[in-house]
Amino acid sequence: MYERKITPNLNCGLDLIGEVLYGKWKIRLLWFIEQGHKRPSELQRKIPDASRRVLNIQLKELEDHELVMKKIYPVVPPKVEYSLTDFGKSLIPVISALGRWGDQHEDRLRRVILKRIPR
Amino acid sequence: MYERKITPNLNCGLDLIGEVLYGKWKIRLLWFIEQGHKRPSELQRKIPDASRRVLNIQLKELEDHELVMKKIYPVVPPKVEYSLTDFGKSLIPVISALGRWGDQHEDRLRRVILKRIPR
DNA sequence: TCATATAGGGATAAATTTATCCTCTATTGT
DNA sequence: ACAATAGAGGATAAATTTATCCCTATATGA
Repeated sequence: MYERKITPNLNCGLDLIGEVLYGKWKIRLLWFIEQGHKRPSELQRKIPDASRRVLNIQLKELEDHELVMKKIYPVVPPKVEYSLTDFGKSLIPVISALGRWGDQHEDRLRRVILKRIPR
Repeated sequence: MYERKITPNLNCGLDLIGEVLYGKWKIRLLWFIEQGHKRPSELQRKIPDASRRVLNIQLKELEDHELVMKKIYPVVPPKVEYSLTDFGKSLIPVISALGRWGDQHEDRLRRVILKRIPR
């Protein structure tokens, strides 16, 4: 695992939530788990642009941060299910607020974002 | 300026808001500008851990994304003031929600974050 | 016997973001 | 003449995050 060389700022609430939500796929993972997509293979199908490897890594971080729980069933082929902890559930309204703002301003956002990205 | 090689996902509202809020100091910049700290030197004093260079870059992105406006006064020494656009103002409640969740769970967040960071 | 499904993880490369260092402008005050 | 001030930005290094590639294990069904 990569080991930080620069210690993060943890001064205010914004710093703190940033630490646990940063990561390209984390918010989506929380979202889909909340929707009931529990197994790694399901999540991968929901987020096909991410490699399995990265999803595993980010799921592990979410688990370390106590936002999700991982249940391993001792069967073959292996079966694993993720679910939100109460802590993770408490974050859902915040994620909804983010998504709602994004949806409300979809057209404008798409325009200003693409403006900066040639082709 | 760095030019992306991988095109971003812009499928849903969460992708879209992620594009404009990602950036180590962006949320804080929006926050402090909303608080009335308009000039680059003020913002730098508020965020001493960031270099002036990076703040300029991130301010430019916020401007391109139409979240802030930049007013340049033609005086010497130069004077510049940033302010939120209406679009940027509409984002403030969302940022508040993020900060509030972070504040509410401050102790737990600090604990789980530090757990993963040796030293 | 061989492909498939499920989940995991090491090693390494590539992409992306931040940090550092240095220079430039033009006026005011000493 | 020179330092101080306020803002901008090029060049490059370092840090961090993602992506790729490859390999492990075991039962089931063709």
